[in-house]
Amino acid sequence: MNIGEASTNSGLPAKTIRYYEDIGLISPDRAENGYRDFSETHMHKLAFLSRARSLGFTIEDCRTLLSLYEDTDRASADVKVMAREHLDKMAHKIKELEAMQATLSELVDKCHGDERPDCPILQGLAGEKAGKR
Amino acid sequence: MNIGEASTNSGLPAKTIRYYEDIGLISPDRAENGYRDFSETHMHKLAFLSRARSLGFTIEDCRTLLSLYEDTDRASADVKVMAREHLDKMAHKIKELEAMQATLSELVDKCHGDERPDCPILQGLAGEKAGKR
DNA sequence: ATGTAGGCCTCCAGTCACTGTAAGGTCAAG
DNA sequence: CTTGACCTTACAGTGACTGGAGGCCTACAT
Repeated sequence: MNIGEASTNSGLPAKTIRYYEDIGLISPDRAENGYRDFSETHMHKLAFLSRARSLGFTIEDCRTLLSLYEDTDRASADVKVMAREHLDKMAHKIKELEAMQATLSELVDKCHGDERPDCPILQGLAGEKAGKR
Repeated sequence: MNIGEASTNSGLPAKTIRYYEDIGLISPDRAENGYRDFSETHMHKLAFLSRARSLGFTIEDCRTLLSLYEDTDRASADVKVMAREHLDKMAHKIKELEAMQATLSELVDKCHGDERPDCPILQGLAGEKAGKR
């Protein structure tokens, strides 16, 4: 299977698949004309990578997950630990975003948003009120 | 005021302040020895930038916000529009993260996490269940 | 006067995960 | 035989810094 079809099937851009090969995440065969040739196994890996990335795992996480995926003897506990750590990171990021959101909506609520020049949002950013860090 | 003090007062790393000068966000004076010299006005701008960045505005957003901040005639509506757009983006990102979180915790819950090798998390990533995209 | 410690300077490279672009080879159809 | 779609590599750019090298400048102790 050529890279175009592999791209369509996996949902990953061809560029991304080539990049994954560059960094050693996947090693497709080569046809005589030099084109990459993806087997079913490769397609499974691409699908795996696509899902793991869409869940926010980093490339290095994916490398580890792939090796765990291929090691049929590994303990499921190893995977669970990684997944939990990742969940913690996500929870943390969500909290951060929510805090930003809260601060900014407070400022937005205070702003009348009309033709007049005085603006509580800019005042807030300038430090007259609110503002973390 | 030298960059070290400016860094301490604004909470921004000196490297970051130099970077902001590089990209034209701020233009401190220079002392005779070549050192940057930050006035009160510059310090206000740095504080402004620090807060805007901590609320997740991009550098380009900050550039716009700063110019609005300096234009005492602008309508507050202009600022409010930007802020609202940014809030929308944040809300969107939070939703995305929550969706990832939900999918992954479902998988984590199913995983017994012991010495046995079969792992619902990896199975899920491989596509046997769940998985977006 | 000298040593040394720290702060400051510039410039270049690296981060992460791609994405865009250029310049060219290959293949199937008309 | 040419067109156009598809494939190849290699290099540069993204955002927002961050790290490091190599070299002045300043302050203070000896």
